[in-house]
Amino acid sequence: MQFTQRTNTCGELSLSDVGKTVALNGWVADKRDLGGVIFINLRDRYGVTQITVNSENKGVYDSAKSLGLEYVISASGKVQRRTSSNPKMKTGEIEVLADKIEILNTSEVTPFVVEEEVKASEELRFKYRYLDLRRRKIASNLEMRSRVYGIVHRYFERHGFVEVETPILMKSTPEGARDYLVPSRIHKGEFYALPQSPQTYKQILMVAGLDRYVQICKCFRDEDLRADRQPEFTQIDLEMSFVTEADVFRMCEGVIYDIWKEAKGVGLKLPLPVMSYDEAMETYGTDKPDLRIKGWLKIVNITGSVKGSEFKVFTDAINSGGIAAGIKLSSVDVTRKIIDSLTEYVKQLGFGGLGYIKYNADDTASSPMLKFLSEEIQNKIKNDFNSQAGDTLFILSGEKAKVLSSLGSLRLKLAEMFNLFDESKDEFLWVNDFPLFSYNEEEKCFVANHHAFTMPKEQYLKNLESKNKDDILSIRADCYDMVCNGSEFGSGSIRIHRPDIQKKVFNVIGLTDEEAKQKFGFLLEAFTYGAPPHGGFAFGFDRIIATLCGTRDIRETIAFPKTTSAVSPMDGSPSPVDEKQLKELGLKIT
RNA sequence: GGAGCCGUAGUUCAGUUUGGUUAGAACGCCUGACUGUCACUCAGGAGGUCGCGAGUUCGAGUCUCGUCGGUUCCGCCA
Repeated sequence: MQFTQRTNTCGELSLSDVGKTVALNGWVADKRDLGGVIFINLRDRYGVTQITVNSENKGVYDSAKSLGLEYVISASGKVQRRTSSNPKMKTGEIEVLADKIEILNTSEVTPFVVEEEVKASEELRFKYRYLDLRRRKIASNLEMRSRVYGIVHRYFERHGFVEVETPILMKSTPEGARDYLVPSRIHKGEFYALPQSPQTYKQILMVAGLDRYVQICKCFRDEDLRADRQPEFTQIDLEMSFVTEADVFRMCEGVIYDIWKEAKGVGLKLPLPVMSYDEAMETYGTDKPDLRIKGWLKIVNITGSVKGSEFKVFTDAINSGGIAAGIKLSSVDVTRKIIDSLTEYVKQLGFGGLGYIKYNADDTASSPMLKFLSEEIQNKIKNDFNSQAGDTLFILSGEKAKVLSSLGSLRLKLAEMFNLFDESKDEFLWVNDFPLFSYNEEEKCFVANHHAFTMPKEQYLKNLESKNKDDILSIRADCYDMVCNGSEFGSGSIRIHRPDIQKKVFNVIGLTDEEAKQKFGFLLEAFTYGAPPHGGFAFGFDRIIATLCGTRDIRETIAFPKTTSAVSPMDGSPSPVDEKQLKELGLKIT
């Protein structure tokens, strides 16, 4: 098809182009018909330029008149200075006076108007994603994503990494997340799984001596979704041989540094701070603390100070092995209404109520629980928090883990209520020394927290053989997360490369030799042929991009996202298949 | 699997509290007028399975139950 091809994009013409004859190709974003003159905003990926059509040119005028929104046109003419410029537009000082308009394609009336401040719901935007993507905002998210691919590739190439593609069709392992399964036609009744991560492959690449592996890869997990969780997502997956945790930290923060520097123009301070899991839990009530929150708002354990008080709620909790702890909110006038809503909130978390102490300007304190607390205890509490007039303490008591995590939630809630986030910068940190195991109360067994190949810290190796539950739970691992703004950016670990340790770990999680062999036999066998010490990491790529784009919703950074029920609104997957296809696969729907 | 919120014109919403005439608004769409707009303006018009299904009622967008979809959170996500 012949048409006048563009000489320029819709985002680049300026006063210096005045007088030139140009051609633009793009979509009709807006049309303002004033009778004798028609203004068209022509849009492409690069911007918007105003096309002006004068009634003196009858042919051009008539085609301009017939244009609808989202028609694809080619407009040619002379660039001229506008009589009144539009400071809101990058190209607002010029316009193209059209002497030719070719309609390259028409458009049906769109289900929603393509405009930057889009009004349509997410569902509709995802169904007609190709219209949504015409918006600069979403397109620039994809451009950001593309730019970061490049930064990542360049960084790891510079550091001698080998990018290896690992299989998408792999062996299903029942550990971890639920697998997406793919039936085998040739081997009826057998299935591949889509990778939850290339974990086993990258470890085997270390056995192979590849030494430094990286891959930007798709991963698949058949679990329930969230705003920051899609059934398929992208990781920056890496693994290194002959390394310690510190080596992995340096390599991983290096790529984050480059990304922030090149994509955002922000220089991060390295090395990133490191916080142990225990400190994170005890101070922030979460393993992914958001350090952007201004003010103190840290958790303080006051169990020691209130021990022996007459307040039954505290003593009951402490006597049954629990704790009392709280957080301090400063410089906020905490009203009755606020306390009521916070109380309602902690009740949803399973607490009977929320304790609070308000410190007044006249150096008195108000709280319904003061009458149960001696002056000495009151002073101790005040001291624990270093409380001043204007501060309010919120206190919970009960089982330790529950109190801490609930105070962690409360901390976020308060920060949100009172706008305490410092949005001016991103706050990174490493969280390390995670517990190797946790205890599954339902199944009455230990489970590996990260995965079964995570190396216990050296000083805990002897605990692996203990029969005591607390000894097992106390084991800390060379396992770490990178956290940014309260969101887990990625996680990794140093892996077990010695069969004797591996065997003990399998023992703890109740995996017999036989079962281990069946599930991970190929990996364990590989390890018998000289596995080097190795460790690695995997970044959640979508979350990195979301943070760079200033959103928490990773759907905004994915070209064709799925809904929370794992449906793709645009192509309508998943969908039924032909009986014939099922038959070939030897499958029957029940 | 559990809980909350939402579902009304092509779109975004109001109307649901307290059931009652012909279900409204804005944007978009169609027709017409208009030579400097950029949220153009002005005049006129079309457009509805109130998500779906039962039930209560003389009468349901409105109340009840169920169901489907979207979304947020918990569980889940080594």
